[in-house]
Amino acid sequence: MAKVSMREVAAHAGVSIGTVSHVVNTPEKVSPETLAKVNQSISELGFVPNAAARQLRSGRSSSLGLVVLDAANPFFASVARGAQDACDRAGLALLLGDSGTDERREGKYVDLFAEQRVNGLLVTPAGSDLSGLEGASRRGTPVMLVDREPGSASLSSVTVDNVAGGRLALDHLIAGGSVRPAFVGGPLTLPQVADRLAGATLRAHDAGLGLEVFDSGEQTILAGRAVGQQIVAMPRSQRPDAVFCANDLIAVGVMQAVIMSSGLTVPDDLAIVGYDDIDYAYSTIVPLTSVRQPAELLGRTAVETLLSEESAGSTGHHNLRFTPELIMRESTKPE
Amino acid sequence: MAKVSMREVAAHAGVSIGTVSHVVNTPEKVSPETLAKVNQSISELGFVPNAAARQLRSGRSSSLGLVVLDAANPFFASVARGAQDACDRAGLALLLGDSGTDERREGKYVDLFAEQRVNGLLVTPAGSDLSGLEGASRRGTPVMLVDREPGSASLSSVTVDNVAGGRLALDHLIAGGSVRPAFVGGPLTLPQVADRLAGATLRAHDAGLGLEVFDSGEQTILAGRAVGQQIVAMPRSQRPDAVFCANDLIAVGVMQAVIMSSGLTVPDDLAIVGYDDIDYAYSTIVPLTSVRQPAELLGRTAVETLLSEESAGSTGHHNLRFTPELIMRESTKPE
DNA sequence: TTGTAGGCGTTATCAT
DNA sequence: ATGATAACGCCTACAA
Repeated sequence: MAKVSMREVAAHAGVSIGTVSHVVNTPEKVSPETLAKVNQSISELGFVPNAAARQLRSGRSSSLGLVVLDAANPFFASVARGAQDACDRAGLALLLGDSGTDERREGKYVDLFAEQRVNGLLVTPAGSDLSGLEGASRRGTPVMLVDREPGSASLSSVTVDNVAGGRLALDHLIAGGSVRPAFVGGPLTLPQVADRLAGATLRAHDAGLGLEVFDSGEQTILAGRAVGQQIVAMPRSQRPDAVFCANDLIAVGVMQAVIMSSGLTVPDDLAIVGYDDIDYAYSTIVPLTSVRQPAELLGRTAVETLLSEESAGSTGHHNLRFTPELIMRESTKPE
Repeated sequence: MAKVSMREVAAHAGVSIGTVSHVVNTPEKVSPETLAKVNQSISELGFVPNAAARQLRSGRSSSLGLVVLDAANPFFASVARGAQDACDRAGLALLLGDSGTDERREGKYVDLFAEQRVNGLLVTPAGSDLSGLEGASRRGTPVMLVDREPGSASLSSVTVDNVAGGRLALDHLIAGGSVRPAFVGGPLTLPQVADRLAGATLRAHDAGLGLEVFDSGEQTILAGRAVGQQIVAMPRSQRPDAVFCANDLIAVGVMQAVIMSSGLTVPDDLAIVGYDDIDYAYSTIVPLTSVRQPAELLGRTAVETLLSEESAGSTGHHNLRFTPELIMRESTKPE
């Protein structure tokens, strides 16, 4: 059933193998009648071109590989969507791998894709060791880091500026009248979290304000709620009047704590800014103000840059950094 | 850079091409010294086996294709994870395609995977026309429907029983003392929604109760909140004492409405059951009772069944149906 | 317009 | 244990 090759088609249609190939690839160079005849045979026999053979012959595969940390994470889901759009436009297929933040699995996908001879590899590395990717790059598979700075590694990258994001959040809180802003997030060792905090701290200091830091430990609703309950319990004179949360889930938790408390309201008693602008942010009880990362754009740009580097011949690496955007909703006061 | 084949390796190591192949595939059948020598050359030259050539020669592809409606949806993310686990165990690679509920894009992936000669295809079809998949199946690519009944089509499938899920939810609400249960969900034309409602209705009638139906139009938090506000506004004598929601987002919306209202509480005034048991069901203000679908199991079983059908020779199709499970939390009264 | 033939990189079958 | 060699299915000059 599955073993229908051009040979069978050719025999069935009474033409040569080369003609069948022409029908498949350059139909305009074939006489209408043979075209019809061959197409008839093709569908009758259920011929499906063998990608392996085609690729072996032509050298390249017309596909890209994308390896993300967690396909279920809305941020990466958007990145993937953007990448897919760009691939669609370029006539390429996007192969998606989910490493689950596991370096071993990531390596498996990188190898797999390299063996498939993909036209390029987009990776958000799980670990800090980029040597494997550098190797793949040197061996001829163009590599692009996604949401990860290359550091000293010689690789291209597309990232979003987390320091700018933190600054943006504090800008807004301060413009809304906050005189006692705070930061909620964790673990503080995570580069993204640390950068967002750094930007926020800088901006607060610029305004002559301090920035109290609450380490939530992890980035979940429950962790945020715990910190929120702690904040709600503080005496009014010491309590922050605004919080910048390292991601939206934490922000949702903080909001829950405020709402469950008796008497306090958002944003009057506590203004809240989240990060990521997940879909769910606009449907929290008080719609959440959030810093949005241009995730789709990130994916799209990663693909486009990769392709342009490829066609331009490997003349050095590109390192692009995007700036996030503040989405204002009702969890903060207008400026 | 990229054009390192076994030939170069063989030349560099001073052996034949066949020996290099042995080193790569059956190292135990090669003398330790040649093995070392060849491996040395391999890493020195950066040789990466060409999957296309290997597959062309051997016929096997060692990969499966999975096409989902929305990779960002937690349900499908879990399905994908389960499938990936099963593939890992079987030494296969999982190629993931996201159709975005677009039949055209789905078709593209199906074709792509068929051309790649994947060992099998797992698909949640976007449309109602299964003829393309039947064709692929007939042409030799084993196909398995995921979360979709084959209807009259001759295909294998793995699904979760939505009627049973609806029954389960009502079982629990009635056992908790509900005498005026209601259903919130929509669009009612969606098979999943309709089946859940059917099961719930059946069970309510069994208990001699009615089941008021609120059509939420769509399955979002905001749609649920709108219905929730409507329910909260009803006079106590007519108001439902419990609602079964077609998915968790709707349930969250209803819960928000109750909590925003003054005076009503969950579960005392209104018990709430959701569906899907998404990750943050346990971090809603009142932890949400929900009907959980065995999504990972679904993915894993789909892969395993596919592989077993394949090795057993194509002796008919399998149609498996799983039963969902109720996860009890605080949004409903204990039984 | 159509047919012929060489070769892409690998595996597998034989010899050696 | 290793080497030589014929496919695998397709593309593409080139020839007819």
